[in-house]
Amino acid sequence: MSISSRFSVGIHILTLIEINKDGVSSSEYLAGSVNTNPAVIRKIMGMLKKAGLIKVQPGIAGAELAKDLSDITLLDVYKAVNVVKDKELFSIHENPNPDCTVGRNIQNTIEPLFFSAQTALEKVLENVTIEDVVKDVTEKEKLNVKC
Amino acid sequence: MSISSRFSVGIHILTLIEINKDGVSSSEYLAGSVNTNPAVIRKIMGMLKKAGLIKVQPGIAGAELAKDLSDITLLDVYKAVNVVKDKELFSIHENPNPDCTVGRNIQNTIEPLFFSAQTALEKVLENVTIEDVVKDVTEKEKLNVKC
DNA sequence: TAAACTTGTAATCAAATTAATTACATGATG
DNA sequence: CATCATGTAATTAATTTGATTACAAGTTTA
Repeated sequence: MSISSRFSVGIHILTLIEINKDGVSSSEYLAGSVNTNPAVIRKIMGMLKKAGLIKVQPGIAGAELAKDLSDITLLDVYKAVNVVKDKELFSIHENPNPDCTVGRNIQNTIEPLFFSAQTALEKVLENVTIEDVVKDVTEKEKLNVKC
Repeated sequence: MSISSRFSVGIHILTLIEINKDGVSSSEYLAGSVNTNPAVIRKIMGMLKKAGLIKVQPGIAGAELAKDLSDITLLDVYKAVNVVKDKELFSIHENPNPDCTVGRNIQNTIEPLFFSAQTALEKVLENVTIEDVVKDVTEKEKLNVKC
């Protein structure tokens, strides 16, 4: 299993909207960079819009960031694209046998453990912003040009 | 998406083997507590065995822990049951457009970020042992009995 | 030794999820 | 009105999961 690439595509979209801020970031344009179908991009754009991260309007070409670069964290994107339900990064087997000590209690024991692992992951995502990503991408770009 | 319940079932199995250490933990017995098919348990037992966490022998009923309770971490189980490939908790979209600044660099920018989030999660799992789980389960059991 | 029981493992199946694709309603604009 | 955009639904193939059945091979015991 793997967390859907909608997440990385979401990051890609926001990053490109910023880097292309003087141009028009239509779904077709973004799809060209991500290398996928424009409808896939529009679907994700809809999620980002719903989460208040971008501004898009039906009929009008192009998306813009709805917040400051440094106010959008990877956690915002992660939650926006809905790759993982709240508290459910890990799934726990259902209906363990209630007639067994372990079966009776295992879910309640495991749940908070899984939750704190999930939270640790989310904290890391919360500490990275799209601004960081944009900077790193442009940084790497400079290095590439030298080669 | 969600991380396979093989993980929580693996924890359940190890915990029950310990709590039932005076009895025989056959795949059928374990399956009865987890509430699933014995073949599912045997498959997971095979993974736990391969990872050196339990001892099982063909033809001989019952599994035993192969290490001390306090030497088995949840991370050991997590890796044993193979729910997530190394470095691949998050998937990154493939073949972004190399003719675009973002497309060219996004993968290399994102990968270490995802990796550190994944590592943070694993660190939490590494700090919890089966001993902790066993203690918590028995603790909760005592509380239940009072009701 | 034969019967009974176990683990190990492969094959099959339905259900769920993903990303890609097609299609089309609706909005905006020259 | 023609053109192009977004929004969204439906369909598809591929992948993964957990359940199930089946059976080979090892062990025990009557």
